[in-house]
Amino acid sequence: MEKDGRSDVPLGRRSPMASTRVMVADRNVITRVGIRSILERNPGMAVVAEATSYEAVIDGVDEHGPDVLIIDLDLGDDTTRGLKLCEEISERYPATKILVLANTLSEMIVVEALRRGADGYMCKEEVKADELAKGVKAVQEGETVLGRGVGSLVARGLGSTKGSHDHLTDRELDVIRAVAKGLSNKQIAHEMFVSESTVKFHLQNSSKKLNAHRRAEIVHRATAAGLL
Amino acid sequence: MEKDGRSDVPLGRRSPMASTRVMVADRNVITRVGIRSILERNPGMAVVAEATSYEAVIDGVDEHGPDVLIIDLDLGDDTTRGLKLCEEISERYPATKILVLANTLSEMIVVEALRRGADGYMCKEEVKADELAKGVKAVQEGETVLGRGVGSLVARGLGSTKGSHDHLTDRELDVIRAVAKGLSNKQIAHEMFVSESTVKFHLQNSSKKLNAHRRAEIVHRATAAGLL
DNA sequence: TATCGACCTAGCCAAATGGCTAGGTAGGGG
DNA sequence: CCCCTACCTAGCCATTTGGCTAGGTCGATA
Repeated sequence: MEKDGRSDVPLGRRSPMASTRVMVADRNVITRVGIRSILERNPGMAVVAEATSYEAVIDGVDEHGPDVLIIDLDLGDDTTRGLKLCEEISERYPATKILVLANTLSEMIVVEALRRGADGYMCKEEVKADELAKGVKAVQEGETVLGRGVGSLVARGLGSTKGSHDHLTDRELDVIRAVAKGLSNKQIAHEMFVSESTVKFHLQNSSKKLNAHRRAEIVHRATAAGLL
Repeated sequence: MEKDGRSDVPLGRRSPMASTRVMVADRNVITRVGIRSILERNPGMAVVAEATSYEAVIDGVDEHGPDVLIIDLDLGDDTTRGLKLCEEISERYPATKILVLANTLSEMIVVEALRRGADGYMCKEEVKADELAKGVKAVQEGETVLGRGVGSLVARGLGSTKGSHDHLTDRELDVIRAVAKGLSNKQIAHEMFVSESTVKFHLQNSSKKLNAHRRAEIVHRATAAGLL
């Protein structure tokens, strides 16, 4: 069951003439069922597809052409793929609006998602039942929806121009992960087959990108941003 | 709506003769609705109460006397309160079984919850729909249920006796939070009105309890354990 | 009363870190 | 071809840290 990442629940044509056809992408069953129940309290709104993996999202959108895709960017172990997915969907299927429904609120992720074609961003923890349905309808109608707390976050984010393009490179992430494990620069250098200087170099760059000044803060911010 | 932390959805006596009366405590609407939908696919199983705050859990259990309480320990900004709640419920209402449904998998939290009277522990991300219902039924019948991945975690945890009683004190958590913000010991000392020595003292203790050797690792582990 | 846990303080020293400047290579895109 | 990015390396120096030993108070609990 769910071996290919597609949902086992038979659906699709349950409400073929629904005015708002929604697809839900989230690897958490409870969340998927919850969203479905909440949305289907509204007449004319129906969940026509589900997905639990990055691959399945594309397939589902392609097959069902939903009006709105509700997606948790964290569908695997690499949030970056979720961002890329936003870009791809919004380009290839402009008719499908994207509403990101995240677990955590990270300024970086929010602005990145919005830049890459997301039409809305809400936080699971904060959203209330009616807000979710309203949000879906709003993005369908072309509005950009920012859930509770998200708006202020973006406002702060737009102030600092440099806060936006702080993409950590692969190498930097490697180093940060090692730091999180409690390794010293020397140990990291050994583990990565580079010199200690290089490790310090990557950390210095990471510091600037994350606007942190201590390795503990780097780890904290990277974690909060869902990069770890 | 929900201003006192109690759910706005009228329920309670909807299925008075249900053989499994469940209460759900989670501050996430989507999750609450999802659990309800999943469980109520099973005849004889009904969600008779919901709660979104620590206070409301006690009230709800007292008022409805559910057979099973499904609870996310993180109902506020202090997971420790969730643990205390487990203890209190299991002592004062032994007829109500407790099934913890956590977001994250932390060895420390799992063993603590189990020690304090929880009858089961599952992880939202991992659980499948049928497993949830089965788990509820199992704990109701007196079994101890450990969801996917949880079992192995506990097994590892039982090996190291010292790993169990590593409760971080309030002060230690304060210091760790400050460290996560990137402050130096000196700055933390100033902020907390204590000497730098004291800060180092708390960090040394935290290190031992979390089995970490670097402040970055302390932050990481504390975060992973949901203590931050 | 004795004992314990949480809290606070001091000092020592080797090691690690942060912040900097100043270089190098290889690959991709304009 | 040049420029830009990611990557790699070196050295310097003040500061911070990790790890230790050795004290102290206070309140709760046995």
